[in-house]
Amino acid sequence: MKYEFDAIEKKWQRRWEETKPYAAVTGDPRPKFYGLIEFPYPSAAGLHVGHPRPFTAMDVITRKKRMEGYNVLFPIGFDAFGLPTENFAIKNHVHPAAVTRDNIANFTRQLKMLGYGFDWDRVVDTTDPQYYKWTQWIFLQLWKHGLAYKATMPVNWCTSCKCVLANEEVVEGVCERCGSPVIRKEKSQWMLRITEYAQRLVDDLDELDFIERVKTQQRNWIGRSTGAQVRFTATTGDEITVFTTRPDTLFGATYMVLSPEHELVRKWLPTLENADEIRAYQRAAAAKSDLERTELNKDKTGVELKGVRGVNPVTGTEIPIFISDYVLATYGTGAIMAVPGHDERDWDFAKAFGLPIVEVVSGGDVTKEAFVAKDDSAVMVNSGFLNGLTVKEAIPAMIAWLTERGLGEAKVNFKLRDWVFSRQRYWGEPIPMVNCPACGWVPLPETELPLLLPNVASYEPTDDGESPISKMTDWVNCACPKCGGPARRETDTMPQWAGSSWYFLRYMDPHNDAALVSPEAEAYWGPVDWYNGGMEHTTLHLLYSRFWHKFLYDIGVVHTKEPYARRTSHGMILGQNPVYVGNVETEAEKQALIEKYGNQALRPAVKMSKSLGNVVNPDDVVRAYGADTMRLYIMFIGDFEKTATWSDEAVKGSKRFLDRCWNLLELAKDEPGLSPQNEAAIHRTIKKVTEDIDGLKMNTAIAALMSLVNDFYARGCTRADLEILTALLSPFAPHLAEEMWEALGAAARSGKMVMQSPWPQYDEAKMTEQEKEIAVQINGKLRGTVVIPLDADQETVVGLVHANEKLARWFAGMTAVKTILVKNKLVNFILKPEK
RNA sequence: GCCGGUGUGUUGGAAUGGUAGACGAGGCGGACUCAAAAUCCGUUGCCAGCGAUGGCGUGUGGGUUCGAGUCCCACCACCGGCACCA
Repeated sequence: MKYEFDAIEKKWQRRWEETKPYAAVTGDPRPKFYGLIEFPYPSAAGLHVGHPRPFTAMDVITRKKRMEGYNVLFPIGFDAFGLPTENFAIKNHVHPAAVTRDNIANFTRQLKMLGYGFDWDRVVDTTDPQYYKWTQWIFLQLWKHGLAYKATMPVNWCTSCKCVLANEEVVEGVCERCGSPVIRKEKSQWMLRITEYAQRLVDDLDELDFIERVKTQQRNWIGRSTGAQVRFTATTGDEITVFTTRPDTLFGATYMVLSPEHELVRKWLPTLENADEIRAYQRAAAAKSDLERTELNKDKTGVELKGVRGVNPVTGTEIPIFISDYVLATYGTGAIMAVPGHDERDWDFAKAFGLPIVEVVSGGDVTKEAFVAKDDSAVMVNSGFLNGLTVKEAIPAMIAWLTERGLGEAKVNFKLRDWVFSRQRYWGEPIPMVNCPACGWVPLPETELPLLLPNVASYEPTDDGESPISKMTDWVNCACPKCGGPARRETDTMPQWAGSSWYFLRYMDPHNDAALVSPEAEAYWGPVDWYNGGMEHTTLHLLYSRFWHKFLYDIGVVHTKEPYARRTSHGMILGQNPVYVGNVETEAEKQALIEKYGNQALRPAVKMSKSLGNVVNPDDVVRAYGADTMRLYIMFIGDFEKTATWSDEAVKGSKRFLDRCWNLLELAKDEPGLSPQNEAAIHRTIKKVTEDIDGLKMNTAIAALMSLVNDFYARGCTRADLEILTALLSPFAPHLAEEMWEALGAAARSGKMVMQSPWPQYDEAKMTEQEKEIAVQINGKLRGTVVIPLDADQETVVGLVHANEKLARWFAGMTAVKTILVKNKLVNFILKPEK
């Protein structure tokens, strides 16, 4: 009987569709388990092989949990708003909603084809008005609590998407999505006060079971620094507040620098001697892209403000004030005190402009380079009342001194900035706000939600930076909800990250019309027990959704401070590199490849891309080998957390293994009970597979199953042996396992499918054979092995070693000065020549 | 520059301080076959040797230990994130 994967997979998928064994039951007395994967963006290209890795892993985990008696929630949905769909719609002259519908249908087909145990009755779609009604509702709550505001400020503007971007969406100066340059543009934008939550977003990480690199990356991004705010005065009488992490070095502050955009510069400008020069510098700085301002511009530039000076509050000395683009308008107060002796950037600037450099911390040579004390036990000099103190002592001493005199105070600053929340595009959630000439910004009443996206003739973004909806005058013009007068709707839409910031809550209660989630459902299912997703979302989706969740906690919608109890992450699947230099023989061919493709030619594996033609389509793999092989291979491919390279050859190994499992049906003996020769191996395998799935080590779990099958071939097996194997295999290859379970008669006997049956249990006492082969070392070097009875004592082991001819000869003319026995593992003899 | 990670056969990768290379892929040999595919059995780190066997082996150099891929110190290479954040 051949393993007909195609027929078997279709048969069980139909059966699951009919009987819905995956349904999650809210309020069920069993313990709950909520396993979550990042819902996909339904692109026109369909599922690529990157998706099945995290999806299959969580499917394996939740299938096992179900067999262990948990009430499992394993949902799926679609994060369907976004630019690619909109661009596709523009290009092909179809409505984005129609594009979305088709793409979701295709994704659904593919996900079902792979046999995932999703609860299909809980599907969410962020573009469904019944869904985005609640996204808009959350926005209104943020507004009510003062966490949403509209402000005009320099924002990141993608020149190709013609749209603003959040800081999180700018990667190395270019647009995260399309790679086009990002420039600064002054625009009025909706903002969310994520900075209000910065402290909690950092602190609460400590309690979470997130992989460490996620925590560090978020901490880095939020960028907390502790220091002081210090008020300097200007000769004009104005106050200049600066932030510093090194208040101890205040005596060494020999000049000040303001960012070119600083408001005091604007105020002073008319009175300054070199106003034209300053304006020119401001214009030049404004025109620079982020990339130019950082990467390409390490040389310090700036202009002194002639006609105004600052006063160092601790020395009383007048010091010059500069503007320079190395001081960022958006961090701290946009102004710094410069201590060239102990800050590299200030040192560079002081050198370039011939400014005095004063040493205030001893231990370096400030004439050669800035001395940035690495340990805080360095001693203060040239610093009045701080002289003789260590840096560690001087910091609080200076803060106390400043506080007493009202000149400053301790202050914590964050790199994190408020979240730019509007986008000048069509395919997103409308922001439910109305601008009234009389009342200002007025929120839409909750009863009018959802505010539907209007149908427009053209989705093209406009060059003037307005959303396509702005041309829909009969939608835009409306009555003010407050005074009834003529008003205009907000025409920008929300960013893609809006819908995904709370979707995991909607899964708990997806059809609720009255609330985004009922308190009962939320209390039962929250928080997510295990969330697996990509590292690329660490400072985007993962951070945003933690922020929204904390807000929902504050207003009593959810009962936990954090949305996710555990977070893991998978590595990317790379494709074989068709232009790798290792693929060709001659030096000339290698050179040609390097010339044509550059560094890319030096890597054996690269990101899959259409242009290289190395994209693997899951449809093709399933057609050729079946879904179970695809699932098994993607789990076996390597360490889950690391990148892995797809290999068409290696897939065959997984198929071969499933064939071998199937063929055991005919070889298994119809004898009752586990076979004695396999019992220990079976118990060991149960333990290994159980623990490895929990530890996300799917590759070694599968290796253990392969070993067991090899044992069955070598030593024979019974149908009872095979039932255990089938149960252990079922999370990985569910279709094949159901078919085997049925063929073994287990389904008829219990009236249950394997996925509804209990997970096999192991017995530690039955895990070892009565005999063990142990290593024998002489002076730490392996010289042979010897078979011993289980738990044999040293005397017995030594006896057996001496009885072994090959080993015994090492002892000739030697005395054992020491013998180390590691029970059931190894014995090591330390030998010395006899005297 | 800062933070995090990774270096193991031809190859993907395994190894609570205790027989390095499990389990796959590929290679080689054999059985079955008219033949091929599939399947099954055996073999496969490197060097020397007909062989038993011996020597060498986890990026480099030291150290701790009876024993180190694993722990400590100092390097090197690569990957990822952040980066003029005061």
